[in-house]
Amino acid sequence: MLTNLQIADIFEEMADILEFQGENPFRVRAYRNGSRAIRDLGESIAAIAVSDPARLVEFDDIGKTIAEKTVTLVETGELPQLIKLRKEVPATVLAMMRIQGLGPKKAAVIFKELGVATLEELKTACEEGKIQALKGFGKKTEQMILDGIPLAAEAETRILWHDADQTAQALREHLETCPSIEKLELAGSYRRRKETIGDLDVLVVSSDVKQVMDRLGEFPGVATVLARGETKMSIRLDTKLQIDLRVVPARSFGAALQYFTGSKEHNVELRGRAKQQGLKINEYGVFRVEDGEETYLGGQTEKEVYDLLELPVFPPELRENRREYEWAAQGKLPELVELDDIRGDLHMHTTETDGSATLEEMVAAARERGLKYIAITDHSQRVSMARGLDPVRLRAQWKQIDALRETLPKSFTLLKGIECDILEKGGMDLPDDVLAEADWVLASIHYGQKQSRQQITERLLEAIENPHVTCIAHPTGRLLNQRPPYEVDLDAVLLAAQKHHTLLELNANPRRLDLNDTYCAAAKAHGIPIVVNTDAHAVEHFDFMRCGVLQARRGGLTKADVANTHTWLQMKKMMKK
DNA sequence: GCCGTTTTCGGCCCGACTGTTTTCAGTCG
Repeated sequence: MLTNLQIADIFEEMADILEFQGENPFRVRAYRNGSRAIRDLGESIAAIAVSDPARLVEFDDIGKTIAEKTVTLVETGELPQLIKLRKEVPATVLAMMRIQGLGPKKAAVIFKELGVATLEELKTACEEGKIQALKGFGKKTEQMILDGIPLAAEAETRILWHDADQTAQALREHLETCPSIEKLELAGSYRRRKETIGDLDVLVVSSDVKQVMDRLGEFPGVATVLARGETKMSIRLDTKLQIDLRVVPARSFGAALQYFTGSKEHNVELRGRAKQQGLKINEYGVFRVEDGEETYLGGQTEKEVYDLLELPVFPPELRENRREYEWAAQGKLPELVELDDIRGDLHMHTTETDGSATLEEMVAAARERGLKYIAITDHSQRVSMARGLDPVRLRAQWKQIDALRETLPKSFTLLKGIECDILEKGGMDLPDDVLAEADWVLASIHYGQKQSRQQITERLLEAIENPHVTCIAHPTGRLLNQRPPYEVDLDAVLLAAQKHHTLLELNANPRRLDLNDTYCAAAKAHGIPIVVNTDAHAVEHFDFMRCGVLQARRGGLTKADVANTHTWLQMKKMMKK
């Protein structure tokens, strides 16, 4: 069965090829929108295509054509039209469009006029001066292409939000020394707290544009200045991260902040609504349009912009044009969970396995950070590389915990836990009688991640049904930029977790953030509480909680939806008996 | 290709910057 991701990628590829071929841009966009709708769906589109294909067109951005193609894809595993398109435009040609400044039109000219079909051939063509000879091209374009090839050749890796955050903080401090800056804000996917970031968008109100741009040019690690105009400047850092600066008038700051925070899809929807009301929104403000005359209505703050559209100020994390407009219309915009709401952390390691801090150090660090309860969850024996615990060592650790508990105030709860592996052949890595003694049992898959969808799903279902397993840790196993999620029937996992009152983890490690935002939303829809855990292997890792909470917010989770915002006593009532 | 309290046809967000141009197309966000 094809996953949503696989199907979404196929429609994305269709869009890429059609765009390259100069198709109607709205048709291209329709494919992209359809792809996105499928990618963001919290349930299996393939399953729907099999059981109830008529339901497909009920989803936004999926019409008759994409629904039919989805059914064909699920039934036959292929799409005749795509096979034909792939012959016309090989994937290596599409790779050329990853070069900054080279879009479908120019790429098509290069392919048609010179027969250049790979990045390697493109490099040669540039070096031989063949590109600048093409009509509409010149010396500078050729150089830009040549410069852009190495970056495009790298597999597309976006920077982790957590890493971008370091740069963002440094950039803010660097620019804030500029005396002419009155306001400064970081927008874009960084502000929306996406798990990975393509570039940083900086927005500034300043009386001296030149001073701000000069200052940006002095930011440590600047590799190249990509563009510099009257109000806009782009640079690229040695780390490959691109930074876009916009300088706007004060009365436009809110409009610009709204505009550059995006997402693009959220803004397209907003602009469409404005238009229906005879308004126009751009980065300079909200305007009334009458007889070709534009009157400025507002835009100093984001609130002014949304107020004029009679919409709430959406938290940036929700601005993805998923459900937020629908929620706003119903007056049911969720009050998103906040870092301060978190009371406990139920996934962490010590020096007993692969952690770098002792039990005592972890407890002290947790208390310093104001946590009210934690569970020590070292690895089980199967994880030999981390010196996982067998029953004897585990019980010895629990004895230590008993002793340590004597020294702790009543207001702090130290729980006996374990991160128990789900074995390759199925079943848990520790016997039931051992698990029964624990306060908290995480079950997780570390081995056999390449097994079939059916095998992995069965392993997870068995763990969920196990009466001693309280929570499934990092449920999809992905590592951002490194390893895709394992093949798993998440619909089945959600249904089983709902039925057996097994909780699901949102692992806050910035490389994991697993569950992702859409699955968090799906879990919420099933009434399954999410536990946000840091999986700390060192005391500093407790700070990952912030990343986990931001991801939970993107999933639309409220305080009530996150289990470890409750007291440990309250939480126990959410767990299986 | 998708969609509908203007519409089942005719729209589909909007502007900055660059390079190659003699007035604008392409690209990007």
